[in-house]
Amino acid sequence: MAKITLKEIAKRLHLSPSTISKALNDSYEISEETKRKVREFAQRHNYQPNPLAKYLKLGKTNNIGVLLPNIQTSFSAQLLRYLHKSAIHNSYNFILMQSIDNEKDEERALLTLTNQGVDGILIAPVSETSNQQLLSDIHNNNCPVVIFDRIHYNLDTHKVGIDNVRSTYLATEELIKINRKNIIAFCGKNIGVTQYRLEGYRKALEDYNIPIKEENIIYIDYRKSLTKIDEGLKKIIIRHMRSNDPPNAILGTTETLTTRVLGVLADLKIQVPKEIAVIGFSNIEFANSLNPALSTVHQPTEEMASTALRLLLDLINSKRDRSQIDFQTILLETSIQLRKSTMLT
Amino acid sequence: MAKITLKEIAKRLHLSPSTISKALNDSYEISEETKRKVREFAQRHNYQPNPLAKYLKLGKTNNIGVLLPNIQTSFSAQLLRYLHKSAIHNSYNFILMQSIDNEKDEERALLTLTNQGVDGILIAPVSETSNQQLLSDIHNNNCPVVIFDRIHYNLDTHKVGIDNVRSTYLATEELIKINRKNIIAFCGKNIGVTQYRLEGYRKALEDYNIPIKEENIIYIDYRKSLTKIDEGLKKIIIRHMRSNDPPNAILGTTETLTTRVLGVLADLKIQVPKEIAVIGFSNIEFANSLNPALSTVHQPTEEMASTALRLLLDLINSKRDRSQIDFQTILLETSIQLRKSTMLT
DNA sequence: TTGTAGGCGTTATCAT
DNA sequence: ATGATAACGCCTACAA
Repeated sequence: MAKITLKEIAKRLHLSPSTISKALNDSYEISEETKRKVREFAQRHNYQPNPLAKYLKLGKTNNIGVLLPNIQTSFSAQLLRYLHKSAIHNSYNFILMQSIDNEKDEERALLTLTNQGVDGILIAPVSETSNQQLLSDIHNNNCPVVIFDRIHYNLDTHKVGIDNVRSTYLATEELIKINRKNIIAFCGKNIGVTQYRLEGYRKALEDYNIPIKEENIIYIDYRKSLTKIDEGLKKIIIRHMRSNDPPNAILGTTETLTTRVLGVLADLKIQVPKEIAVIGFSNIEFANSLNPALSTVHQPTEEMASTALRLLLDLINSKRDRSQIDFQTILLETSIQLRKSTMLT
Repeated sequence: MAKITLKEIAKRLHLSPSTISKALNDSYEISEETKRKVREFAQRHNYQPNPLAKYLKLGKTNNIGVLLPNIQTSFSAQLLRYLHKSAIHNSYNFILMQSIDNEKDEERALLTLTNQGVDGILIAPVSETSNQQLLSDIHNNNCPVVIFDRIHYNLDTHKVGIDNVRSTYLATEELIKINRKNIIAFCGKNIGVTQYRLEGYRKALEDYNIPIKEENIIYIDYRKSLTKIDEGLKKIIIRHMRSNDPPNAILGTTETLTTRVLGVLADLKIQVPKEIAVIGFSNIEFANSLNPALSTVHQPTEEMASTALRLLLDLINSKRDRSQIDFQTILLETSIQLRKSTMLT
């Protein structure tokens, strides 16, 4: 806070800067007497070391960069919260960036981060191939990168996420168990994980000998305008409900789609779960407030955050040649939380 | 990214560091020829100036600190999103901190931020009196502070928020209009804005000559454990419904309370709005997915973010003595969005 | 047009 | 136990 510097203290105390530095850093070389005096003076004058100078000297910033596509979901908010908690706990700060699901913004954010000086980067990439060269350059130079959430990405480093195939497999299975076999799958467009989540859906249907209707797999690109998503969903649902083989269940592969679809169904007065059962990815805390209480695939955000951060700090503090490290991909377990939207009683 | 420094370039090009520096900063002193050569070399080697060194020299970091009590609500997420957008747009990065509605964490966060070197701080304080001395010290030294959202705080600086009294007045009025006059008000505990929001509630009742029942004003402290909030709400609602003058409406003065209460009502099979109408603060994007579609008091997050940031940057870049500035408190308009939860057809 | 020197606030190394 | 010096990487008078 205060403007006083180490040098200034030295002058006022008739000591040298190095003595002050050592005293404040509790060096064994300095007498208790002097330490006391220095500390007392520093405190009284509210001395705060200049972090830039310190980090310049030390060659690190104690900042890590966190780059998320979008912070508008409960999933992201939780991730952020726990990342923050872990970071602080390890005496790191984080600089938050958003790519808004957009390669150009992602690139800009990455440049800003490196430019700004971060000791490492945690990223959920926009797509499977976005900014590959850049990210690889960054990673292979000074600044280790750990990938989380959207782990299907071609970079040789630690990755922390969930088993997307298995998660949707289990969710789909829940629908099949209640005999809802005509299932619409709503997917985000071009998100790295989409294909894998769909794979689980397909596999489950196959395993239960249910024919896959390609027209039941629907991509919705809501990244640009969240406002139009409701209209889009509405049109599609109406069309399907009017077909001669109307669906009786919906699987949402992203939180946004899963939660939004409920509003559209309510608006269309389509009864859930009576006419259509709904299950999908969502970490929303108040699933019970939804119409109706929503069955969800829930991701372990706290574990994901702490694991990703731990791996990143390992890389930052590791002296070893980056190519010597065998990188791991950690898949955390999701949990299925059944609520009214899939309960037929 | 790359490890190359200005000095290194100088050596390799057989020029002096200052020449390189000037060339890269497009100084008029340097010949075009040299500039071209230097730029080309720098680009090829992916030269990035060390931000710490630069900022040490320049005396600023280009970082601003953002301190929020909690990022788990739509309101905060939106605020964050727009703050980020504005910050980036002004070539500032932001370092995010959370106080988790807790004075101790707030203090720690503030110390970290100043310690880390930020050019200014944007804060929504934990309470009306939390960390007053510290914040005032920070503000009066190098690091200007702007307060937003929770603007009822004793610090002489710019503040940006909403008119809390008026907002709840209008919301309460909506309930009165549909003849729901026995209104429970759910309030967060010790949040700076609570009293003002309650004031609007009280005023509206008075203006319509409705007696105020003190037992209808209920404080819920959910800051420590969000998990128990549902149980808490449940008990209270049951008790009130069983009284001899059961309420017929609920006003939520925080987003969390407003959204959570719907789940509890659904669980208790209390019909909304038939038995109880609900309105309250919430910036949730998918209000239509709630049970039922929720009438909300909506805050202009984008405007709040951009205004607060603008004022902060003004302070950062202002050369004037801090005491010369006449600080403003800006109150933005909220909007009431009526949906099913208050519609009696 | 280019180069030299000093300094930003620290810390580390090496004297004294 | 304390101090002098150099260095981190960059910028900027000022000198050449």
